[in-house]
Amino acid sequence: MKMSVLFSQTLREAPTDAEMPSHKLLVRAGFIRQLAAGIYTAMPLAKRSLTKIEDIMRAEINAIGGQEMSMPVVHPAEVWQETERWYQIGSEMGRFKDKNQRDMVLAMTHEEVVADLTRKEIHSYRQLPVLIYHIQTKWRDDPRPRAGLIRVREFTMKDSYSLDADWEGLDKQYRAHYQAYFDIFHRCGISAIAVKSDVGMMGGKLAHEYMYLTPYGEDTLMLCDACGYSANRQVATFKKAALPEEEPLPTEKVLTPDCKTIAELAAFLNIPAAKTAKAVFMIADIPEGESSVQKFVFAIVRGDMDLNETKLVNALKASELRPATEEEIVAIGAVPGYASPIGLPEKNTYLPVITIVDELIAQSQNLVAGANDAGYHMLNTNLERDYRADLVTDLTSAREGDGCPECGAPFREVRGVEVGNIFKLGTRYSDSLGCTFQNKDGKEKPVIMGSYGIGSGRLLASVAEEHNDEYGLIWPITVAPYQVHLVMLPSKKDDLAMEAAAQLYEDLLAAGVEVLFDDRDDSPGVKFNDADLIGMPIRITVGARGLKEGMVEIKRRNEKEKRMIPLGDALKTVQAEIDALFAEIQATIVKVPYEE
RNA sequence: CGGGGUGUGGCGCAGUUGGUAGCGCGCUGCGUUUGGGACGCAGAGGUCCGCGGUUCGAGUCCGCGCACCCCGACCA
Repeated sequence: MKMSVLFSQTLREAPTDAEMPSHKLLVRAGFIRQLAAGIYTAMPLAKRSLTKIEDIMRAEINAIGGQEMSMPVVHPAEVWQETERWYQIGSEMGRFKDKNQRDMVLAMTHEEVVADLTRKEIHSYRQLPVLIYHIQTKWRDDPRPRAGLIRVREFTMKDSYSLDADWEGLDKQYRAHYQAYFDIFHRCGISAIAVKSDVGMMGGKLAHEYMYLTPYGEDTLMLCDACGYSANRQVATFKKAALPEEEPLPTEKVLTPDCKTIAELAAFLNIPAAKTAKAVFMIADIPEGESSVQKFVFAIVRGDMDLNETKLVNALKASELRPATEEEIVAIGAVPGYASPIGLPEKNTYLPVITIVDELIAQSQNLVAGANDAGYHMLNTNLERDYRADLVTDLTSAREGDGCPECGAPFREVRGVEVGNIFKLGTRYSDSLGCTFQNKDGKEKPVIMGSYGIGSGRLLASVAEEHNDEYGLIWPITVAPYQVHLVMLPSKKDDLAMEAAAQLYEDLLAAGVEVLFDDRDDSPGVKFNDADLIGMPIRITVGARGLKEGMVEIKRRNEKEKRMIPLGDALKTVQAEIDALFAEIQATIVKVPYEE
């Protein structure tokens, strides 16, 4: 490609609304342009990289038996109603009506379509196992798109779906993806770690997320350096330090003016925050069939702990969860700032109340809790004796330094970007859409499903995030839009540089090398800066100065050293460099032990 | 959905007490340059986010919207 005709322009300055390095550089280098919040155009350079990333994904999924297909972006609402996700998912789902007023859905993912196909196509165990996949547009109307291509509303995803006759089959396909995903990330030039994750809106039994570690990531991960345990904070469990057991003491109501927070309360009473019980009030929508009921949730955690809303949602099986307002707290008969389940009216006219208590509270005695009386707290409260819980479970968030659930060593907290995920769906979708097959004994059995996704744009942004410096992007050879940036330095005196460069360009193309040829009539500074910004892995410079000696310059983007080589050797030197760069990537592809 | 911020030429920005819009980069033409964002001359390009209001007069003041960004909630 000649730069004189490339549909793209570099910018000296990044737009102010870009913050992450990858976002700024992809915009400055002319890879992406924004159309609206979370909606981007991939310009020709980005498109070439995306195609390479997608080809890598194709190769790896084909290698584990995947069959590529293409499923629609627009779905009738019916299939989403059958799985009830039509009701469970809120504003994030794109819905519209067609001209006949039929409800339609913009695909957020394709489990419904796969399940619909499965129930129509799969009848016998002889047709299983199957692995199908496609690379397709998704729409998720994220409440908060941000960070360039990292978190967008419209995106392209490689999603594969495994169909199996039994759980062993699912496990096999799941493990195949587990390794294939590492191979994909490594081939793209980034490392990622797999962590246990929440199943979220996908449902199912077990899930891993692949995290590219960067401080700009928006997920928080808990890692154990001692035993290798790793999990998203949303689901990370940990060893909770129980306080020494005490004999229950009688409750006592005490005056605690201006103690609306745990910190104020602990300071006023001169006790550690761990000796208090913190009540958090939420309003939950809990689906029941095609409708849902709202409940007022009293969540109780120890004063020194943080409520983990993902754990709470999962414990409640809620579709929506939001903080209760002060008015709502008053409406159920509680006193904001001094509320607790103790002394709460049996009945209220607002909403049914559900009390859910962290397991550590059940092991703690004589905690200070609100008295449901403005300005008063209750000393020595004890679960069971003083109030009852509808549910006792793990409700708190792990933090840096908390004990690993496997070995007790302290957690390290890191940030990451989720670049892929794999789910053991089981029969979540088969059951609701009726995907069954006949086994050898002629018995009807549900198809066992798995689903596996990687966003290609997010992966591109992560590669850009990993590989850049103060001058611009530094693409790994495997995803670079072009392998070589051929810089021609023009001269007014003669056309020698242009002629030599044009000939080399033709020779490189003929040899199958991917070349971006800067044939523009610009000054060297402009050209070198653009080359650094766009970031092709190999740069060749053809200028009058070197040509006098019959030489051209070759330089790797990720190294400082430049080499002068004879013009006649340029082609084979470039080919050797390309091979070396591929070999470097190849060396990073390693077997990763499976950890459940 | 809460909190904060920003909307002026393609990009980055300035615009005073309210007086009819400028700068740098980029773009076009001509000329001089050519190994790390060169220089001269001449140009093009703006419904100042939108609507309403105050005023003789609004980029500027007031009101209501909209868009985008950041933090949180949420989410892949």
